[in-house]
Amino acid sequence: MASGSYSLMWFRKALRIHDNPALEHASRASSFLYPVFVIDPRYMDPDPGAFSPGSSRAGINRIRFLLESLSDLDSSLKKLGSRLLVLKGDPDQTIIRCLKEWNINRLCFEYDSEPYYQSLDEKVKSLASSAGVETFCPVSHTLFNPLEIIKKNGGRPPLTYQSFIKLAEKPSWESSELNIPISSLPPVGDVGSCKIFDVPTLRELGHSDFELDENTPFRGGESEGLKRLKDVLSNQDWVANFEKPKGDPSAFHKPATTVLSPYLKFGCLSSRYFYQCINDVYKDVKHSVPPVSLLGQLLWRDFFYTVALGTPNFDKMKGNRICKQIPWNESDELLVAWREARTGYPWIDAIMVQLRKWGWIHHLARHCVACFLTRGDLFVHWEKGRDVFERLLIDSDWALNNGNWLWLSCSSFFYQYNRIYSPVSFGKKYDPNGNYIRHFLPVLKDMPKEYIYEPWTAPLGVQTKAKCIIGKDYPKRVVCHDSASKDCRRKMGEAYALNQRLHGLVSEHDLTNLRRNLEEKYQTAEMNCRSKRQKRSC
DNA sequence: GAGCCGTTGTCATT
DNA sequence: AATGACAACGGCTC
Repeated sequence: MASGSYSLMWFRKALRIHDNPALEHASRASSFLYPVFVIDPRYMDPDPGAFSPGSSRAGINRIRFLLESLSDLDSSLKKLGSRLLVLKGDPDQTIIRCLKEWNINRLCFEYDSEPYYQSLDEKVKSLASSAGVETFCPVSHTLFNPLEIIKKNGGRPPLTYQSFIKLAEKPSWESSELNIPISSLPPVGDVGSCKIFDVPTLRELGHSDFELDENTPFRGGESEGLKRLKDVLSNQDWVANFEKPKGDPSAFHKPATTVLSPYLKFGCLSSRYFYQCINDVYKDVKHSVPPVSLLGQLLWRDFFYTVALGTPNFDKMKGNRICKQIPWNESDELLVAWREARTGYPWIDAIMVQLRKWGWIHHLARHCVACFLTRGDLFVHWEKGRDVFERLLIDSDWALNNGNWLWLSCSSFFYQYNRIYSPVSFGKKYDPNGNYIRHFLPVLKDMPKEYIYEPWTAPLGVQTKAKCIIGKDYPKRVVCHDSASKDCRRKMGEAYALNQRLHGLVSEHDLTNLRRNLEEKYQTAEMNCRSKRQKRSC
C-alpha cells in the first residue's frame, strides 16, 4: 500500500457513492484518498441584498438541499472508513493548495459541461499537470458524452429532439453493472495545515432570518434520492405509462412527476442508473415512448446539455445564434409583480408562491408562468425570468433552465407563439375548485370557486364575504389577458418577420427601432383596457 | 420549394 | 373524449 497513489476526489456535483467513476478511479490502488468539497463563499454566504433569502447565487432552499446532500455524503463516506473534507475558499486556489500540501499525484473529478466549470476545470487541470499530477475527469453526469454527439453531427449540436435521438443511439454503458456496492475506501491521509470543516448548517453559514412557515418538503442527499427512486419504481404501471404532458400541475400533496430532478441536478442520483432502472421496468411490458415517456425525460436532459455545450452564449439572447432577437419590454415593474406573486392572476401567483416556498413547481406550472412573463402576457425578457428560476429552484440546472426559457419564450426550439397558456382556464381544467390556489394564496381561501380564478369579477358583496377585497387584500390584475395576449401575438409576429428579413442578424439598432414602433402601436390598446377596467373598478 | 413534423393552447362543437 | 378552427411558426428531409 505504501507505494500506492495519493488521490484527491473533488466533489462538485456527483454527490453520491453509487455509479461514480471518478470516485472509483480515485480509490483504486490508492494509499490515501482525500474526498474534498470546497465551499465557495460566493455561492454559500448570505446576501442581504438579494430578492429572497439566500446567497448572491442561490436561494435558501437550494443551499439547504446542498448542505443536506453533503451531510449524507459525509455519513456514507464514514461508513466506508473515510469522510468528507470540507474546505472554504476559491475552488481553484483551494484545490491547488491541497494538491501541494498533501503530495497528491492523482486528481479525480467528474467532467462538467457548464461554462463555469469549463473555465474553472481548464485552469485546475493545467496547474495540476504542470505540477505532475495526473487528472481523471470522466463523463458521468449525463447519459452520453455531449462532445461526442456534437462531433458526430459535424461539429454542431443537433437542434431537434428527434435528430438528437438518432445521433445518440444507445449509451455505451447500457448493459454494464453501474451500481457495484463499495465495501471500503482507502484512508484519509494527514491533512497538514489545511483547515478542515464539518459540513456546516445554514445557521453556521449565517443564514438565520429565513421564513419558517413553509419550506421545501424535499430533503437533499443520495439516500433520499435513492429512496425516492425506489418509491417511483415500486409503481411499475405508473413508470411504464408515464406521459409527461398528462400530469396535473396543481397536484402538490402528491406531485404528478417524480421530483427526482433536484437529485439529478446535484448528482445525488446517477442519471445512468436511473436510465437502467427504467429500462428494467420496460422489459416485456407495454410502455410509453420518448419524448413523453419517463426515459424520454432523461433524453431531454441530455439533449439540452448537448445544445447548451455546443452553442456560444446559450444563456443570452445577444450573440446566441439559435435565439430569436425579440424587443422585450425594458420595464422592471411587471417583472417584479410576477416575481413577487402580485400579478393579480391567482393561478400565476399561487405558482410563484410555491416556487418561492418549495423551490419546486410542476413542469406545466413552469410553462404557465414562463409563458405569462414572456410571450404570453407581460412581454418581459426571458433572461429575467430565467434568473428568478435559477435562484429559487432547488433543481435549477444551467442547461435545462436556459433551454426551457428559450423554448417557452419562443426564442428557440419552439416557435408557435400563437399557443398561449391562459392564466385562467389552464389551471381550472385540472383544479376547478381552486384547492391549489387556496393553499398557496390563503388570502383567497374563502373565495367561491366561481370566482377564484378571476376574483376581479366577483361582486363586491362576494369579496366582502370572502374577506378578500380586490385591490386591497389581493392585487388587481397587472394586465388584461385578452388584450395583452393579443398584443404579444402581434409583437411576436413582427419580431419574427424582422428576424426572417435580416436572416437572424438583428442589430441593437434594429431592435430598438422595432421596440419603439411596437410601443407606439400597442401601448394605447393596453392603456384603453386599463382605463376601462378602472371604470369597472376591477 | 414543398411537405411533414413538432413533448404538453384555447375555445366551440360534437 | 375527440375534432376542427384559429392562424400559421421553423427545422429538416426530399
